[in-house]
This record gives sequence, structure tokens and C-alpha cells, in this order.
Amino acid sequence: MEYRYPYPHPALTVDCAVFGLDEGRLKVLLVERGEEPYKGAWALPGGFVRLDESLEAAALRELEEETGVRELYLEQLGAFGEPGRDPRERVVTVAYFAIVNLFDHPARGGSDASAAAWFEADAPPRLAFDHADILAAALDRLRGKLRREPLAFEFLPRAFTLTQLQRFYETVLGAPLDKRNFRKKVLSYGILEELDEFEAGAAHRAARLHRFDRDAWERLRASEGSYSV
Amino acid sequence: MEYRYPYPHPALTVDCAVFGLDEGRLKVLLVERGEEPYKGAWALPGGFVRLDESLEAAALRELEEETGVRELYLEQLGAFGEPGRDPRERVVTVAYFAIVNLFDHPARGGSDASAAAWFEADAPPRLAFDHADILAAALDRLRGKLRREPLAFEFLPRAFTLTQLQRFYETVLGAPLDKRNFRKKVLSYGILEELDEFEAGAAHRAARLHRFDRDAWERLRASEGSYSV
DNA sequence: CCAAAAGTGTTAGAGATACACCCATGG
DNA sequence: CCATGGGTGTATCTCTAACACTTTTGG
Repeated sequence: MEYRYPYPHPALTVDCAVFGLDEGRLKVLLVERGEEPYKGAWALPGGFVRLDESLEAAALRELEEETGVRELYLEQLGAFGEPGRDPRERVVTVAYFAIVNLFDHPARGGSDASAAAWFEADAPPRLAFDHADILAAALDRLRGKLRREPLAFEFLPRAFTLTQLQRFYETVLGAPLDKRNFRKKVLSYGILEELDEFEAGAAHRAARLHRFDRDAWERLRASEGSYSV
Repeated sequence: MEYRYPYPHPALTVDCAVFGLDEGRLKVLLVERGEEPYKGAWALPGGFVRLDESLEAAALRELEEETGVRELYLEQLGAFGEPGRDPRERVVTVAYFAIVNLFDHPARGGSDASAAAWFEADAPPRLAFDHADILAAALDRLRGKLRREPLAFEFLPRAFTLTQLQRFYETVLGAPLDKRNFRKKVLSYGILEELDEFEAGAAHRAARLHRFDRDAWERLRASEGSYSV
């Protein structure tokens, strides 16, 4: 491919809003920029797209390079391309929205040389470029999807208690839920498998552990079933 | 702005899936390509983004240039950027999803020199590039949003009968609706204004006309109210 | 035995669904 | 007067929301 269309070619990046649950709080993963512009500022992890890789592949590559994160839920959020969002030249970014499971893949502050850290998703530091807008859009999307799709299980350990699940929804959606109604509803979908294992080391009655049954969810969604918290 | 980041710069386009209601059918607006690649094939209207205009402005400009369409509902669908989606060079496109009101702005087959035409949204001709994928994604989005947001009024004339509204939903969602329940529900939101005008020239009892009250909808949505068909 | 969280059912109300007939108009 | 679509109400059912006490365990 040598041909180039006779039109301006902007730079193209991907940026990822990566969410995780840490100490019961919703966190977002940020990196400290090592280069101008915005050197030293916190930003969403991301970088330039190579010509031979898909947008999603670029997002995964950048995430692994900058933060060591490998297995995650990833979905495109949209393109952000206001002229002037980068002071140097026109840069259009394709934003992704991601979830890492910090139980399976414990947080590491960063990898390689770059500094990466987890921040409260609702109270991030001042961000480079228009990343505050992107983060806000990602949070909106996250909250919207959580209500209607079983994304919560991307955040939780493979085996979890119903109380853990409830706390998660309460934290992220910011509203208390009724314990009995919550359990009734969430069990009614038949997408949770009751394990014969119990919470360990609690100073009170041990709670039964459950596992998300992805096949059951696929069957449910295939039969037009819905999920809603 | 002279600086260019030392990374590859792909070409950037916008493409629009423009929907409209014509003769009671959901249609999509396509243009015939006058240039290679895919010369002569049908494609979503779109084109290259200028360096000094926003993505949305580019979408609006291309729509007006290619099809004469000016007033419309426009929302970003997402970026499509598989390597190889354009045979000549790497081209990333930002897809938009749009609705034109063909009652207010009657269909014109095209403007200027380019040939534009409306096709059945569910049975489009073979499309250039990956435009079939984009159209499919846009249709999914349209059907999803129609159920939960009052987008139907973007398609209908300013003053419409409840039967027209019901037919629209039935056509687009592909399922019959109960007349009494439909009316009860749609009126219950309080976002329709009953006019003192009636359908003209029908060979039967004339139906009362209604108008979408956007302010009432804004108030409803501000108070956490929902809309669902 | 005390503190802490787990676990469990019932009732009332709201919203969704199913369903059939008379009315007004134009031709 | 007839054909065509306009317009209306009720009964049932399902889903949601409110609500409090007993059980288990570890310390």
C-alpha cells in the first residue's frame, strides 16, 4: 500500500478508560505522561495506532505496554476528535472502555518504566488533553450498562458472596438496595451457580459463594431474556 | 500547528447512516460512488475530515454536500478502522447515525452531481467498504434507542395521529402493538400535546393530531422519568 | 454470650397485558 | 347505509417495593 488519498491525515491514537474494583471502591487506571505535551500530568493509558493493527489491537497493545494489564473486558466508547484537543497537531483518538479484574490480576502500580496508578473514578486528578471528558463518558456508559448487563462479574472474583455483589452495585450506582429483593431478583435470572464453598475467615456466619454462569447468561440473552438490577 | 508526531498518520473519514421514513417504510440514504475505489457502488454518504473541523461538523458538511440534507438528528455511532477496510491505504472512519424528517424536508434523489437515493434499510444493495457492517450497527442502535427514547418524533411530521405513531413503531420494531395499551402508555408520559386539529381527507372519522412536546420530555427526563415503548 | 453479618417470605401497590365494541366520517 | 379506521375501559396478572426476625459463626 503506497497510495495516499490527497486529503489531510491526522494522527490517530487510542485511549482506554480502565476500571477496576479495589478495596470496594471503583477505580480508574491512569498513567503519568513521560513526554510533552502534558508531561508529568496524569492521563488515560493509550498511544498511537500502527498502520497494520486494528483499533482494538492497538488498545490492547498499549494497555499491556503501559500497565501490564492483559485480560480484560474491552469495548469501544467512541471517537473524540475536536480540533485543538492536542496542542501540537490534529489528533483523533478512539476511546475504549475496559474492565480489569483486580482479584484475578492484582493491581500493580505500573510496569516497565512508566508510572501507573489507580485513582478514585469519581475524583480523578486533573487529566491531560480531553481525557476528563472521555472518562466522564466512560463512567456514564459504565453505569448505564451495569444496570442492564451482567458486567458486575468482570469486577468481582470468580467466587463471590451475594453481599459482595450487592455492595458492588451500591457503590457504583450510588444507591442502597434492599437485601431481600436484591437476592430474589439476581437469583431469579438463573445465571448464578451456587457453590458448595463458603467465605473464609469471617468473624460471623460464613456466606455461601456463587459463580457467574456465562453459558446460562448466553442462553438467557438468546431467548430474549433481560437482566436488570 | 506545524508539528507532526513521528507516528503513522492514517486517513480519516466520516460516514453517515441516515434514516428516514418514506411511505411508511424505514429507509436509508445511500450515494453512488463517483470515484475509485468501489466506483459505481452504493455507499453511505461521507468523506474526508478537514484538519480544522470537528468530526461532527465534517459529518454535517458531507451530508449537506452530497445529499442536500441539512436539519437532522445526529449522533456518533463509533469508529471503524480495520486495516484493509479500504484497499488503497489505511482509512479509519468515524460513523454517524442520523435521522432526517422526510415530511419537513422531502426526499430528493440527490443534489449537485452525485446520485443519492433512499433504500429499504433492511434490504440495502451491496455496499462499498465495510459499510454493510456500519449500517447493521446503526440499525441495531436505532432499534435499541427507539424503545427507550422518543426518537420516533424525528421521523414523523410535526403533527401526527396516534395511529401513525403506532404504525411507525410496528414497522421499525417489527411487532404488532395493542392499540389501547399503546395509546394509554404513550399518553401517560405527558409528552404529547393534543392539538385541536384533525387529519384531513380521510374516508373515515378524522383522527386527532398530536405534537411532540420537547420541553415536557426534557422535564420528564430531568426528573428521572423514563420512556419506553 | 456477644457482635456481626447471613439468610429468609409475605403483603400491597404499580404497571403491563389481554381483550371488544360503538362512533364518526366520506363516499 | 356501508366501509373504514378512531376512540375508549376493565379485569387479570406480573413485577416491584416495603418490611423484621432468626441463624450461624468467631472471638
